[in-house]
Amino acid sequence: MELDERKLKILQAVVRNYLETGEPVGSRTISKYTDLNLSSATIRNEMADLEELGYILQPHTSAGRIPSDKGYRLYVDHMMAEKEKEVQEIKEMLLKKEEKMDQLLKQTARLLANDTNYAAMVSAPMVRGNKVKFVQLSRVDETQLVAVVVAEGNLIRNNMISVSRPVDDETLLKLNILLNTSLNGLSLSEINLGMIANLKAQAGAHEAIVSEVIDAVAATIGEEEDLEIYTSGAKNIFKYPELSDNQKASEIINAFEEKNTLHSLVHQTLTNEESTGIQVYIGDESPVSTMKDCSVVTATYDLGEGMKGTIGIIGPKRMDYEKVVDTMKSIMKQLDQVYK
Amino acid sequence: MELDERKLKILQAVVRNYLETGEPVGSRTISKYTDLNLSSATIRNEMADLEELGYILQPHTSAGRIPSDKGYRLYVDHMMAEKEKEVQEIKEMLLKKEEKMDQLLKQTARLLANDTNYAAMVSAPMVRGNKVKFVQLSRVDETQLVAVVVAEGNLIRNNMISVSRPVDDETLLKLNILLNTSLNGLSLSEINLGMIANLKAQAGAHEAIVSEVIDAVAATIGEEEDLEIYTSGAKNIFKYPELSDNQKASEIINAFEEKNTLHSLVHQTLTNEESTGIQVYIGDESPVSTMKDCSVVTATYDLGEGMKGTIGIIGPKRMDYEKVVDTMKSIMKQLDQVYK
DNA sequence: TATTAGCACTCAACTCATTCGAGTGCTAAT
DNA sequence: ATTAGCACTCGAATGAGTTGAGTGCTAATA
Repeated sequence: MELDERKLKILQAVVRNYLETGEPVGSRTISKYTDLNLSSATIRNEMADLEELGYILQPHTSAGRIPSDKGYRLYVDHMMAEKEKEVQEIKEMLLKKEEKMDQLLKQTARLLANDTNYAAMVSAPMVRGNKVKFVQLSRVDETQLVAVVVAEGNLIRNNMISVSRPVDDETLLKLNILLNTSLNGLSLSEINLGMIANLKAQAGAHEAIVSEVIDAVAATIGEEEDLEIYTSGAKNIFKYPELSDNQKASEIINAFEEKNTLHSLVHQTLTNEESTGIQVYIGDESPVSTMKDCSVVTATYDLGEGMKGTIGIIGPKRMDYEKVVDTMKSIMKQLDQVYK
Repeated sequence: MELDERKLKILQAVVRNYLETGEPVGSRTISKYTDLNLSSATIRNEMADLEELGYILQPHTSAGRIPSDKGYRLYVDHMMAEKEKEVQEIKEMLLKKEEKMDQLLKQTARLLANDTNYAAMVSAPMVRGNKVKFVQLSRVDETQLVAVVVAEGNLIRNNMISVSRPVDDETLLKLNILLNTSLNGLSLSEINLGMIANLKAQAGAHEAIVSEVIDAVAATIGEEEDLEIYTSGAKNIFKYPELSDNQKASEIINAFEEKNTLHSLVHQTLTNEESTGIQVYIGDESPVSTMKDCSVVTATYDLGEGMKGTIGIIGPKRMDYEKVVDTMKSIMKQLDQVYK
């Protein structure tokens, strides 16, 4: 048995209807809802087939049908109409270019959540591959230095360095020159242990203090990315009864608060990137088990200069996929342009 | 009618019992629970009095009694036993002094939440009154400068400054000297508009570029504190049925995600500080209406050098106040010592 | 042969009455 | 002043009955 045109239409109707109402949908409804002009009986026969094929299922014997994960998948892959939708507010919002990156991302998350009525997340861009533009070491007082590193994309990192013995002006100057000439133009990931050893050698091993400082600078530069993630609209999950029983809500909320789960999502998305850049995980397909009752839509944005990040929407399986994908596309377009 | 010794004991028993079970507590229970050796009938009479006095109330005619806000208040103020409790893990945790402040605070929040089974928040310390130790302006490339400001407590702020025309070395040097001599030792809040105007005058008004740079530095220094708040254990509210219906849970979760509400809490706490430093808000007493069905316990920690922050616990009214206050005291002690 | 009308059947959800029991207030006895 | 005892209240749990949306199957129809 194969999926003919009519079965597809019926499946589509089931999905659409279920997305709207959240209730299992019966044969009579479909019979009226579609333009097929078939009686409910015929629809029933077709639906029995669709169930056998695994595209829809019955929550209990005398209920209507709801789409299975497989059914959603088919819908998402082949049956979503392309809609041109205005997301005016987003443009207005993003185009006024919040000066602070974190503000911008937070704002973006809030926007995504408000616009879709699902929970949203936005990861800060990862800067792997970013190149060092500027390094400076300055003395704050007798025993403390501050190291400032500026990378492409105007990413600034700094660190206080405590030294056991004061560093004199001349040494400081030498160090600055050394650091700048050696590190400039290198990407953060290129600065590895060998590099550091090399630097130390150049600085002269007899100066223990220099070694100490270089270690600190290396730590500053190589500092483990802690991948900030901004979330918004967690409360939206309460709008969908199928997610808001205590057990499930608790899990999802927790995932949103302790961000680890979301980290996996981000990594998954970044490594997994497809042509369109938008990925849809339905139920069990999701890379994180906490989300097995949800659908997750993620996408990658690209600020240029190797700075890539992820935005995502988490909602019920009966998510309005078209709207979400639309919104995400629109936001990505805006984000991509922010720093052009 | 006054509260005699016996009424107090009964009230205490009601509160204790309700804290444990979350169920309205009846006269018979009390009669057995306490060492008063009174029959349930007597207890009933006393409870009727207590109800009239407003310390307890009945959810419905034939149910037991639960403490009113007023009852909780009396309990918290006068009847909590001082317990010496070990919070060993906390010591171990905090004493190993996470190098990064934000890691430490996040960890603290997580600890509070885990230890108490309520939702926890920790605000980053506010630095009002903190003094500038060091200011430096460096050139990154032709059109971009980076301003670095270090304040007491080794709080570092920095900002990129784009200039329309390149700044030459000499000007940069002059600016650095000017900035350091004028700003050093001032508290961040002392650097106001007048101060800035003064600086500009000294820099010489004919140099438009200088003015531009000073504005940017001022912005860096005076940068609006955005008061980072770390939260943990939001999921814990699902453990208490009286908070986990959709409506309430949604509100609380939202307050935890969009941090504004918590900001009010922090400000309230910092201005309102009492002798003990620990404040308990029960139900409607809470400064934020979102928390009207909860109890909120807050406290102030002090890292010295004018750096103060807030920790807080949000849970149901039937919160184990003794444990919470204990835990908070312990954590505060640890926090206070971290930077001594 | 594909479609449909019709019918018996299923089952969650709702209603309604009943029971149960924890709790109360009151009164009379101690 | 305390208590035993009793009638009373009322939410919660139970269970029977009803409803209605939905199904599968079969026989009639186009």
